[in-house]
Amino acid sequence: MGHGMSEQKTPSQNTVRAICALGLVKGLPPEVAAHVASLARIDVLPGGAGVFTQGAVAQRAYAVLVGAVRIRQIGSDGAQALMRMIAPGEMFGTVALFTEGYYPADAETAMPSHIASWSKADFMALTMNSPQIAINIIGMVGQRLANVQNRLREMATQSAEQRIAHALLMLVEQSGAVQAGACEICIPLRRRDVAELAGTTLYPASRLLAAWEKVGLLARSRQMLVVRDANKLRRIAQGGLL
Amino acid sequence: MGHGMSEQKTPSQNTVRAICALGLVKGLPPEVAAHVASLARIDVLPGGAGVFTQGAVAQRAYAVLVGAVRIRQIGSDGAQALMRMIAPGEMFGTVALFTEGYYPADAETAMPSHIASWSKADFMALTMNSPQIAINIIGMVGQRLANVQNRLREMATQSAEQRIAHALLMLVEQSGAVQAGACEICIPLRRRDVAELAGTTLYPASRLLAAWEKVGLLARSRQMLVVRDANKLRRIAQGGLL
DNA sequence: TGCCGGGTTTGCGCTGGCGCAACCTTTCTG
DNA sequence: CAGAAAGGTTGCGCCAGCGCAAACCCGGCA
Repeated sequence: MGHGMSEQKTPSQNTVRAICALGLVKGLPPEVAAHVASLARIDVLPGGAGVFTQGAVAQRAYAVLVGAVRIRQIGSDGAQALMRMIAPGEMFGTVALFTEGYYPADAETAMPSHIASWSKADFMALTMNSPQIAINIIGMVGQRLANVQNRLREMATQSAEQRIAHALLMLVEQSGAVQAGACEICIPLRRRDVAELAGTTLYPASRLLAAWEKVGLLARSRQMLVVRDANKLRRIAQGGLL
Repeated sequence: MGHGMSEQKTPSQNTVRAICALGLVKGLPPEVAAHVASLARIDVLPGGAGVFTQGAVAQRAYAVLVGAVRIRQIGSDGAQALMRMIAPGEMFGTVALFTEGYYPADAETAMPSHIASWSKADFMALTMNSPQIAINIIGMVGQRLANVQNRLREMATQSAEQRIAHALLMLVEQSGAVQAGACEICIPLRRRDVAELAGTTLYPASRLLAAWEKVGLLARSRQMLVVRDANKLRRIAQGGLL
């Protein structure tokens, strides 16, 4: 958005199908879902493109159809934290429409992506007219709240190693493609991303990931991380250095 | 709840007024608010009483009318974290009704309290029938999400000192009674509570709070903390050890 | 009044994990 | 295909802040 290289389309066949699979329209009759899809704008963005900026007035709600988005928050002191990675089928930037009205974080594509979005007016109207949509939104936000609260607790009580393991497991759950016992995380991750997700810094994260690769617990294949032994990872996440 | 010493009432004059002031019914006509109040059950609980337990099936949504409630999460490894303190006028335990259906934390009164609650059936019906209530819920949950995300970032990037300062400022904002330039936090706080709120342990928290009391930044008056110099506290929260 | 128990303070030692700096590898670009 | 830029690795030193344990304070109760 606001990027010279972006392409804009109205919903096509495939994108309509993707939108109808969103949690947002779960439990709704197909014609309503189709209506929701018809209101969406589709942006085709290259990797590294900004979608919205922290502090900007919230004017649209977004969903990733293809690709991935990084949601990064930056504090008044300049310190950054990666709040979440968004995988296809997930929404982002929606909460700000219902609260104070400013996006609380930056959003940028982590790879070439197709992004659906709705104007604030349309989105609020949908919410007002369909209790089911409202409830779906509450469910989505609630899910994220639970997730963030868990991370908060882990942050306070667990070691960096455990938190990194948890972060990877979360990503697998979020966007894991199983293949021959291993799970590929279909989101491009830099060391720095993993570190910030786990609430640590580049150096410890790099060390640990490298060590895990050496042991065969992890592998890299064209920008993506592959978890070769999820159970072992789970054991690390739970028990520490067992 | 499930406690021998609890007393149960149907809404009285005062409690109805308190319920009508809840964020839940913001922007609704008085008769609807009154209807919401009429559906509520009121529990009068002593301090230290359990309201619900982590992992239990979520059957009611709650609000504090008088008193205070501690929301504490305990991890599979036994480590505890204090997710939030609930002050009068705030709701808790509502999200679980819309997600997987289990309370994600323990709730217990931190002092003698009046607790309003609604059955899941009533609460869902209210949400289905009034888009405004649904939107209010989204707003409340969204607010909390933003709050928790901020804490998460602080946790990752700031020192224990800064986090404790932030925790106190949050509590002041949440339940501060101004009196002659100082703010009393009207929630009983043990050292341990402050520590867990800030994501650290008893020892550092005790040291810091004691030091701040020595300097006159804080004071204690009958179980409550009083912030004598909020600006200085704010400076500590921002800049570190300036 | 003296005892008891939960909460709090504090001296001391220790270590997890952070930060720097230098170097290496891969990807992008002209 | 060469050069640049961005990302990743790693040896080393260091310190914030955690944990223990022992003492202390204070309110409730007999």
